Amino acid sequence: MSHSQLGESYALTSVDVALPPMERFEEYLQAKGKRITQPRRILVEHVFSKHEHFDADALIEELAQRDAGPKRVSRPTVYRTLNELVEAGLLRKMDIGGRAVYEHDYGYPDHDHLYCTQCGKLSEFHSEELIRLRDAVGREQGFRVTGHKFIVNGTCQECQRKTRRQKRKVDLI
Amino acid sequence: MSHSQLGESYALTSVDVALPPMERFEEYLQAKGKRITQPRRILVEHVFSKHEHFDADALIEELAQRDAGPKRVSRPTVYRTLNELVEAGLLRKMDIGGRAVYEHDYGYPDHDHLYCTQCGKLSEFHSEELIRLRDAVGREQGFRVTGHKFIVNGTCQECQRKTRRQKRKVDLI
DNA sequence: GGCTTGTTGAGACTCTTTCCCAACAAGCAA
DNA sequence: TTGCTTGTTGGGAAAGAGTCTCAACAAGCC
Repeated sequence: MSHSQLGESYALTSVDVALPPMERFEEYLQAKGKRITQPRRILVEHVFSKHEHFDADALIEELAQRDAGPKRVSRPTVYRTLNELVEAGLLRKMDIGGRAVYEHDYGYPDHDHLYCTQCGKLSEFHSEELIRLRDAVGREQGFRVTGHKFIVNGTCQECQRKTRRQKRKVDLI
Repeated sequence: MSHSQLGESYALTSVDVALPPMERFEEYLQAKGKRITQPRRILVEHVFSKHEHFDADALIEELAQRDAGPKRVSRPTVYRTLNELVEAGLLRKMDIGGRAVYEHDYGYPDHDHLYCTQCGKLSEFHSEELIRLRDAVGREQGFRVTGHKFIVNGTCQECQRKTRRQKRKVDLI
């Protein structure tokens, strides 16, 4: 397996990390007395070869397409491995409209999301102020904060333009 | 049906609203050309008789217990009506760990949640600053904000105490 | 190379939510 | 009030996401 390939493509958008994802995962598996198997390798390599958000179903589909023959990974294994990757801190899981969506966590800067309710696109932003606010609220309420989920709903720029165009057409009638 | 009874119990924790929930819902139904039926009345009355968070299953259960005979409401109707109540702006729906949870929206002040990952308890807080921050982020990104979901995860005070007790016991061994 | 034991994959299963459709009941009109 | 039209209900089946079971398999150790 080529670590360097994975490492390099990953480095494009990553903050500094000591190890490429697969090696990081191997550490985790070793620490837990779990085995480094072929399916786990295939899945991690695939997941970290690109940066989009994805869900389990899409992943199952893609793995089926890409490696139709011997390298396919079964559905239970996809779900199992995704959970392990979340446990290991390599992926982050969130649910958007009752559906589980995953994204890179390891080596990727902390951020929150803007969710366009029209086209479903997720975009990202980061705010230190939000973290400060969150921790302040926790302190006030005697709550030990370990994390948060913040999703801003609305309409993205592109969909706003579309809607305006639509509206203009209607106005002409 | 007694509006005043519903209205009074509701007023205890509400901000000012023009109408009790059932009347507000009737307006919505009328506007949509929908009918004011017995099941819808029973459900709304039950849901707005208390202020806790709840899920569809608990509601089905409670309605079955409370009105075993003719006044029970079927499962499909519970789901259908919950969706209508969300549409009408009377309830807010959120998913916590992939599970749909509902809470009062109409006449209830805006707030966000602290979620204890140990006992599952939800508590509430409000922050104007968060709203400002949210809108500022939206403006920056050319995103038209319509709402948000903010859940702070962690451990509530009670569970922190429990964990400490547990820990002390272990230390004694 | 052999052996132990964690892992995989097929398929069944669970859980939540929705769909289908025949029986029913709002609400309007006469 | 009665009758009629049409939206609504409830039972059961079905869909969709995710998990469980278990026999066959393959890491990793000796």
